[in-house]
Amino acid sequence: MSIDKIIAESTAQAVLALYGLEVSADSIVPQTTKKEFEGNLTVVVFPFLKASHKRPEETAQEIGDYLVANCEAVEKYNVIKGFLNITIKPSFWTSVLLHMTQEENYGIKPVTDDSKLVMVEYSSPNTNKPLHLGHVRNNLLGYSLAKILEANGNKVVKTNIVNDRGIHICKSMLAWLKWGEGATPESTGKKGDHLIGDYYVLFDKHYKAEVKQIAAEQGISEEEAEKQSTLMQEAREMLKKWEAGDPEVRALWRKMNEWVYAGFDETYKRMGVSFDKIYYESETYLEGKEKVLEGLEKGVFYRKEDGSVWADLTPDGLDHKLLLRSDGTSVYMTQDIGTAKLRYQDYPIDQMIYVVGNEQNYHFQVLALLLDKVGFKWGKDLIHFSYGMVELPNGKMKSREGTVVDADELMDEMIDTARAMSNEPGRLAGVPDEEKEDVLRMIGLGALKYFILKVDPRKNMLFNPQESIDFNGNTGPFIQYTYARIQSVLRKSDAADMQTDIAAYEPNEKEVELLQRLADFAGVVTEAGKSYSPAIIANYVFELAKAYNQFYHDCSILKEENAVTRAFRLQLSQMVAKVLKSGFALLGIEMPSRM
RNA sequence: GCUUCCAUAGUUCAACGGAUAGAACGUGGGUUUCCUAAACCUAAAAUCUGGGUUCGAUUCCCAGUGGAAGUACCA
Repeated sequence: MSIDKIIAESTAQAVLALYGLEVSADSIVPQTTKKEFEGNLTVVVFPFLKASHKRPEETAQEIGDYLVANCEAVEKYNVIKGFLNITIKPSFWTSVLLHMTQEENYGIKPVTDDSKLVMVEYSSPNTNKPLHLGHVRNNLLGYSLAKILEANGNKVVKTNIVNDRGIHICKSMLAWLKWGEGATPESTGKKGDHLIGDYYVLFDKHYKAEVKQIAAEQGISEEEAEKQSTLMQEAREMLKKWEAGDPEVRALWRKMNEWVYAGFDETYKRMGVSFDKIYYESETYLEGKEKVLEGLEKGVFYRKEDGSVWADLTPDGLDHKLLLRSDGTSVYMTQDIGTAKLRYQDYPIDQMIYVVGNEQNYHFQVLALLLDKVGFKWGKDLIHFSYGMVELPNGKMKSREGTVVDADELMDEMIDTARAMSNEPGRLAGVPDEEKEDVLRMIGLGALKYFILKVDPRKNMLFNPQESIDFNGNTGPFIQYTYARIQSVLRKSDAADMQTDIAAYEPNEKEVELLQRLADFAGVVTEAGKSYSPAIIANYVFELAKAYNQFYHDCSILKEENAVTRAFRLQLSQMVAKVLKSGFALLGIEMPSRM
C-alpha cells in the first residue's frame, strides 16, 4: 500500500476515534508538503472542524498525536494553521525503496481476464496526402493513451480507420491521369504518399486556374464559376464510377492507395506507432447506410422530399443532421456508424475512444446520440478524446499556402538537429560509432514527442520548430540525458555495492524527496489513465529527472566512503532510471543508455 | 446569430477547492582539481474584468471582454 493511502486511512481512523465522524479514506488526499515547511505529507483538517468543534490548530494537533501513537510510519508532525504536516520515519522510506525495486513492473497494473477491453482509434488519415504535424499530435497522443490505458490494466486494441474513398482521392487520381505521365514511386524516387499528395495539390492548382478563367470570361463570381468547372465535374464522375465498381477506376484506385499505404507504413514505423487492426472506409461505408435505412424503417429518422435522410436531434438540444444525401450516397456520419458496427462485431468492446481533433466535437456529440438511436447500447458511452490544434508561430497550417509541416520532413529535421548539436566536443563521446545514428534518432524523436505530449491535450498548442529542438530545460533530451548519466554511474559501480544490505540506512532530506516522488509514480499512472492525459506523465517524469539532477550534484555516489550509503544511492539511482524509462515508455519515447 | 473550448511571468507550459500561484526558455549574476556541465545555484517577472458560492477560488457558478473551433448534402 502506498504511503498516502496509509496516512489517509490512519487519518480516517483518527477522525472516527476522536470525533465520531465517519469519513471514507478515499476522500482524504494527503498532499506533498511544500518545501518551505517541515514534513513529507500534509493533511488539511478544515473538513473535520464541524465534527471536532475545535479550532483548526487544536484539531490538527489531536489528529497528529493520534497518528504518532497509532501509525507506524509516522515519526512526528507539526501544525501550521489547518495544515497537519507529517514526517515519515526515514527507515520507512528505505523499506519503500526496497519494495519498489523488487517489483518487476513497478506502477504498472497487469492485464487480467476480466480486464475491460478498450478500443482506441487514432491517426485516421486520408489517403490523398502525406501526414502532417496535426497527424503527428494525433498519433503520439493516441499511441501514448493506449500505453497508459494498458498500464492501468485494460486490454487495449489500437485501431486506425483509413479514409480511403471519396472525392478527395478522386481528385488525386484524376490529376495523376491527366498530368502524371505514368509517374510511380519507383520512377520518381518519392514516397508514395508524397507523390499522391503532389497530385492532389496539382488538381487544386488547375482547378483554381480554371475557375478564375471561367469567372473572367463570363464576368461572374468565382462561386458561380465553380459550378461550371469541368475538372470538378470529372472528379465527381470518377467518384460515381468508383461507387458503381467500375473496374478501371477501381484498379487505379487500388494501385494508388497501395503507394500511399507503403508511404504511411514507413512514417508510422519511424514515429514508433502501430495498430492492432486497421479498418478501411471503403469497407465500412455501406454498412452505415444499411443501418441508417434500418433506422428509417423504425421511424427514428425521416426522409425529406428530395430523398435525403435526416435525424431530428432537437429533443437532445442539437440540430437536424444529414445522414444520406439526396442521391443516396453516405456522408461522414453514416460511415462512422458503419465502422462502429463492424468493430463491435469484431471485438467485445467495453469502451470506445476516438482520438480526433476538437474541430469535430460536434460530430462526436451527434455520433453518440445516433449510435444510441440506431440501437447500439454502447453509443452514449463513447469517448471523444478531443485535442487542440497545433499552431505555428506564423499562424495556422494551411496546405494551400504551403505552411504545412510535413511529418517526414519534421522527423528528419529533428534528427539532423540532434546530430548538429552532438557535434560539440564531448557529446556522444562514449557511444560506439555503430550506435550513434540510433542514439541520434532517439534524441531527435524524443525531443519532438516530448514537446508535443507535455502539453495538456485539450489545449491548442504552439509548435515552435526552433524551440522544440532546444535540448535544454523541460525537454525530452534533458530527461534522456539524466537517464544516460545514471546508466553511466551504474556501469562504473561495483557489483558488490548492489548486494549490500541497506535496510538500516536512514535517507537524508534530498533522498527522501526522491523516494517520495518515486512512490508517487503508481498514482500518477492511475491519474493519467483516469483523465486520459499523457501530459501528466510527461510533467511527472520531468520533475523526477530534475529532482535527481539536484540530488546528483549535491552528493557523490561512487566516491562515497560509506558502503551502505553508496549502495543506497546506487539503488536509488537505479530505481529513478527505471521509473524514468517506464514513464517514457508510456509516452512512446525511447531511452538511450548512453549519450 | 447560435453551440463548444480556451484565457496564468516577455514567451511556452504547471497547479484533486488549500499555505507565500510552481517550472522551463529568454534576461542579469554565479559554480567544473569531483562519478557525463546537454548539468547545478541565484535574481527580477504573472492568475482578463465584475459579481456569487465558503473557513478558503487560478480552479466551481453567473455576466462581460478577448481568442479558437464548429454551424446541416466536406472529412
